Amino acid sequence: MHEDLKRPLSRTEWTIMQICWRLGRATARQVHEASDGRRDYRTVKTLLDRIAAKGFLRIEKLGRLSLFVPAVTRQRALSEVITDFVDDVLERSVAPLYLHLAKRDDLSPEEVAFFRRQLETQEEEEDEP
Amino acid sequence: MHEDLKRPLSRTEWTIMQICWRLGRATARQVHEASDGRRDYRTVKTLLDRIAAKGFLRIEKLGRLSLFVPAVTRQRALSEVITDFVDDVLERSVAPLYLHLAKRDDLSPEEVAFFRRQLETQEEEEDEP
DNA sequence: GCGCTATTACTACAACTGTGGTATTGTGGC
DNA sequence: GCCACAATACCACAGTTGTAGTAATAGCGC
Repeated sequence: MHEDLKRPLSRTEWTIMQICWRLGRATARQVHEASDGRRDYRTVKTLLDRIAAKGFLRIEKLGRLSLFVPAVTRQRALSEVITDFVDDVLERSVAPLYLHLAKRDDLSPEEVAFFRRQLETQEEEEDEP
Repeated sequence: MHEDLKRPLSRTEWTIMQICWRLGRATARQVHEASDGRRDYRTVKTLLDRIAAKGFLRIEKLGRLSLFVPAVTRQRALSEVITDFVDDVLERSVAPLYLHLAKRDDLSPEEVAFFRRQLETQEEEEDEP
């Protein structure tokens, strides 16, 4: 019975999962230490167990110890969550995304210019019947 | 005392809020009718009340009737939720986003080409020390 | 071989979510 | 004037989420 793999991760679970992807294979203690330290160790442990129950982590028993190992690649999980986000929240429209990206100050001038250009083009199209 | 305006909307609340932005000013009945009809009228009503409690809708009393009116522009709300998403889930990296966009079949050839190009460029940069 | 400490297991619990039941009430039609 | 209906208000309830308390266990250090 290989777990859910349908229920998505919550925001908090995502931030923990990000750490797991970085560490690759780690104990709860290690994940806790790699986190921002605002959560109690047991909270992190519970989150790890829930993430595992949702099928994103696999638990490897090493005698006494439990090692948490990603069961899904970050790329695959991201791909899914991005698709959902764009579909549900953005209603498949990329304009708000371009608007956000055009305003970011850590992108190259070409990127910013590109998004600005796209936004202008799309505005024009809206004026037509 | 002007409501919360800090707690974010849940996914379901978002889909209802999208309808409100489209309608502009509507009764619960109208919102329900504009929805996909999979939810009971009272469920929609409850969601509207909760969205209002979170400060995204304002309730205008018209005698007996309640009109739900957006208290926040879609653009502003989207901007915030996109920023949060990119920060928390994508960890400020745009690459996964570009990867998603490069695969969409409803974008112009220029857009797809642009995202592909960006992804290649970024891969090269990663090889450097 | 025993107790201290680290790890794990089981439990709690309040807030939030999704869904809809129940009750009350104002109103337009007859 | 009364009633059926529509709208609103109030309540319920199970599942999820975020956060930990408490209990069991199991090595290690001596």
